[in-house]
Amino acid sequence: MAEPFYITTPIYYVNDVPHIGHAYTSLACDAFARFQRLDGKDVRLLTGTDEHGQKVEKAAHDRGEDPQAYTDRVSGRFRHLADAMGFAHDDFIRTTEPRHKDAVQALWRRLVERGEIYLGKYAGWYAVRDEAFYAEDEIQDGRAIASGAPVAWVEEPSYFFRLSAWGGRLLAFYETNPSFVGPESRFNEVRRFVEGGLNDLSVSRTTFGWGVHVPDDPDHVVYVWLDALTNYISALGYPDEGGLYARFWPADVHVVGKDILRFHAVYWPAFLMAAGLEPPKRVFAHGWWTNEGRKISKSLGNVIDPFALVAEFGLDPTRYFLLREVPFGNDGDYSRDAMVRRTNSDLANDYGNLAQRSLSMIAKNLGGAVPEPGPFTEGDDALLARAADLPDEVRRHMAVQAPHLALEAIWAVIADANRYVDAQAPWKLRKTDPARMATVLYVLAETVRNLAILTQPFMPGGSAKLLDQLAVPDDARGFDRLGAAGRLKPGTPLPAPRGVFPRFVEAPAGEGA
RNA sequence: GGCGGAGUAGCUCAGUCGGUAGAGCAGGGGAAUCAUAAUCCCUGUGUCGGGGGUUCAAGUCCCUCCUCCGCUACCA
Repeated sequence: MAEPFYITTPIYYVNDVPHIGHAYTSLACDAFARFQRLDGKDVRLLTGTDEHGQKVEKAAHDRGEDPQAYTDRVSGRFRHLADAMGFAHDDFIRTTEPRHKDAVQALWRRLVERGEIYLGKYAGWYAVRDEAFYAEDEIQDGRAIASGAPVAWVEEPSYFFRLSAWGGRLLAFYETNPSFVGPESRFNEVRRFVEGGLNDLSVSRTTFGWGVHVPDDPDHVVYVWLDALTNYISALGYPDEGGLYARFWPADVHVVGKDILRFHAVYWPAFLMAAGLEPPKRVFAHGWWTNEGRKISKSLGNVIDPFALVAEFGLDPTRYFLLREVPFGNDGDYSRDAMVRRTNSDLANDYGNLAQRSLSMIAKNLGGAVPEPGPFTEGDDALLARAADLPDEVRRHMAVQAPHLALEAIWAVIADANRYVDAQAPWKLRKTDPARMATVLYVLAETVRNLAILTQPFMPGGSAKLLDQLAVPDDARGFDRLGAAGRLKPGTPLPAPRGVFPRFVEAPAGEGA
């Protein structure tokens, strides 16, 4: 049976309008998932929406809408994003679904049974607008310094999770799982945070009602993080610990934005260990995008709309750019220049043109069928060997969420292949040594086949078109067909080649704005 | 404030156990003409943030200063 691979995006807060950050997280997960699928794993990719909390309750109320009707409506925006970006998730969890609420309550009961949750009292300065408590030194003149939101002294009964008791065990867990958090620098921050000592965590609220009710105490609603994080196992059928849960838990990796790393790397493993469940294997935190060098903010009005990006540049270029331009884990800058450069230079010139020049020579000179190769020369073998060595290198990078390095490695072979074309000059061989020309073109077609199989997780559209043009059947596109196992059959008729990664040309300026 | 990270070619960055620096892109020159005017080759004398120190030798270790960034608990 295939090895399981479970990967998750965070669940997105349904009140948000989908932006580049959501698209980026999901896109990376989609690429990782596609990669593992092609590599023969039994993959499960989960995404979804977080639909509870005071803000949602208020937003619905302001619109005179029932909260459930409201979330039903707005959670659709995230499904549309998934469709537009071509995300191939296996499940979409919503925290308002019965299966999720059941799981949260089951987990809660288990934590209570184990003495990990107790009833106490939460008191502090609370800002309704921010849905947050503030410390004395964070407020001034009755307002939160950071946000300016008015605060009021609030005391409410609250259930607490004994997080303070888990510091030592978390550190021990980090110690024995040195790859638990990536990138490494983030792991250091997490360790430092835990070493500083942990307080018990308030895990219920009585100030609003839109959430999962605490079992046997319906005045309380389970606080956001205990609710939200549980999605990763509720989607696997928890509390049923057989079935999907048995197969896919613990998750291979939770991919998150850097802003929510702590919840995933500290609270979540603590919750799970406290419940006697296994923590995930790894959490990877990626960075944020800036726009033309400037921080993205709603007030600046410079948000990057993923739908618009795809509409203008196309899905493959958008995916390629986001995964290639910046080391995954770092912050990155989007610029139109860089986007056009990657589209034209990398995709159209290097990759697309390599395929096009190879395939069109086959079409024009060899009757549009896979050439019959003669004996391979050293140069032929060298290029084929480069392609054959690629999968392991790419695997190494993808295993640690480094798609930029994976792509860089692939492009190194693309560059080799272009050099090979120039060195062999098949257009000259056409007159001097047609048999040799056929061999060269065979080596090229075979190299493009390997490249196209490997680029499927990143650019599913163009890669599929390339494989179509090489007449590679749908069931022969997995990584098990890389290298010698899947060699093209000489004589196989090929469809007429067409460019798959077109250059981006700016629309002529002048009219309109 | 505390803790951590970073400051290397115009831009983005690599630089393992210390031996006077590299890649990609951009720029300049040339070749070729199969191809999406794409490709290939050649071309980088940079005070390696400033200062001091250790060493035969430091971008690479130590000290110090400057600048930038991240984390510093219950908003996704």
